Amino acid sequence: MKNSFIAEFKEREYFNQCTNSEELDNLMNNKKINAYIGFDCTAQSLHVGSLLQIMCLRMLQKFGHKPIVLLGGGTTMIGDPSGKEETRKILSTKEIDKNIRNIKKVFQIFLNTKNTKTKPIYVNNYKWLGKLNYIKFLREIGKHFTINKMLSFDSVKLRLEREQSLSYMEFNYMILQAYDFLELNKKNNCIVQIGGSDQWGNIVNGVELIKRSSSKQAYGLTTPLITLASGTKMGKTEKGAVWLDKKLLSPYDYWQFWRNTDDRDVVKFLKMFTDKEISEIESLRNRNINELKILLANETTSMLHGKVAAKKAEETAKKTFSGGSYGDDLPVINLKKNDLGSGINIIDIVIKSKLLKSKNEVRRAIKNLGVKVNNITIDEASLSITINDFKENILKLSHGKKNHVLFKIIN
RNA sequence: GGAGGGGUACCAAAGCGGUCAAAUGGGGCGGGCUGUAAACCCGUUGACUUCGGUCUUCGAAGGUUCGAAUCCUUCCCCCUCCA
Repeated sequence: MKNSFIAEFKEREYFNQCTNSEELDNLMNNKKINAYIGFDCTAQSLHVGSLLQIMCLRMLQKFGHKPIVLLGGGTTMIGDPSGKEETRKILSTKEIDKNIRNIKKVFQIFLNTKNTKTKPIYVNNYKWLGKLNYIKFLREIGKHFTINKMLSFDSVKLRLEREQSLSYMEFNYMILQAYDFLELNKKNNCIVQIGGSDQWGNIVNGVELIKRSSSKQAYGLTTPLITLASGTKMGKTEKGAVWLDKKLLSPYDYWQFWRNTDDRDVVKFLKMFTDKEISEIESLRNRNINELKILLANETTSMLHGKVAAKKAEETAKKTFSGGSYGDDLPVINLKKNDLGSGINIIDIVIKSKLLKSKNEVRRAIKNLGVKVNNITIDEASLSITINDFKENILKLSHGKKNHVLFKIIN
């Protein structure tokens, strides 16, 4: 049985709201369409918070539709007030351009570029937003928006209710996003905009603008905000964002992120973030939960960093967690034999490893039996590390069960 | 513009002249149990230290005092009520 896009969208728990789900479903079953998702370019790369949207783009391709990736070079200069408590800092054009170049790489990994029919189109809305004529814009676009309605949108309403300031600049964001949709509708025949649930208002505005100004039907589709079983937001860990960029987060750490998924979220994540068919996932459901987590980690890591990297991460994890040894995917710090001298204090070497930030933290960690050298717990802060502690020029230093660094002697 | 209330560590919140590096809760980190999960239990949570102490921190700047998060002055910011 051949599934429909919308059906699978729902099955994989991507679905939150749609302006007209049945009509869109029919439409997408009968012809191939173009759909877009806009991405903010405030940060130097994307993190797992955007992964669900990326998966949506992949699914479009899977069903033969064409994804349009909108990189918000123009809108990033304004800042979306949706879900934000305060005005964001304004980035320079130069920073934004740099971010865009880096973010684009993420899509080049995740999206299929070989099939010409579904090959993604990249657009930067600065191209049209940057040269808008104010008077013309107000007359042609502004007339379709009433302040009454704009004030009723959550992004605006919440700010006003809390008496937090909302600048005129940010207030205009929703109009610009609506205009983006109109522009893409005209130039690229784009009829669907997908986004996170917080984008609903912005998306609906676009659909309405298209209807009013060109009497055409367009659709909006949103994905839910992913909440974890633990109640926290997806992708936020204490160590920082889970980046989709190996320069910002190593493949091993990315693998670990997925490996450490809460039991209750595993099946959901398999559906959301892997290419495994739903039926297959259902049949795996009762398998050992840790096997499923490894599967999840392997699938997600392969998708981003490649099969080899995923395999390596798995091997490293296996060795470090059950083998009592180490894998070569752990972070390595090179040491010259001379640096070691007659020995380095354990505290200093932990600081060097960056596992902990201050000497007091190290002392405490040692007191709490949280520091290990070559898997042996250290209970004495005055300990000195010498060349004899290195086995085949390698020393494994650990803080807790999950944080390991290798020191390597080089000449 | 008038009248009050408040700004304390990552967050929330106590303290209101010395015993305060600052109660308590949450979060974080570590340990235990386990499965690299959850729940639970324990420890820890400013920096440096020769472990005796030393230094920096309670919105900002000054002042009073032997001694200030605590009292005074000025300034900045937030909240509530009235106009």
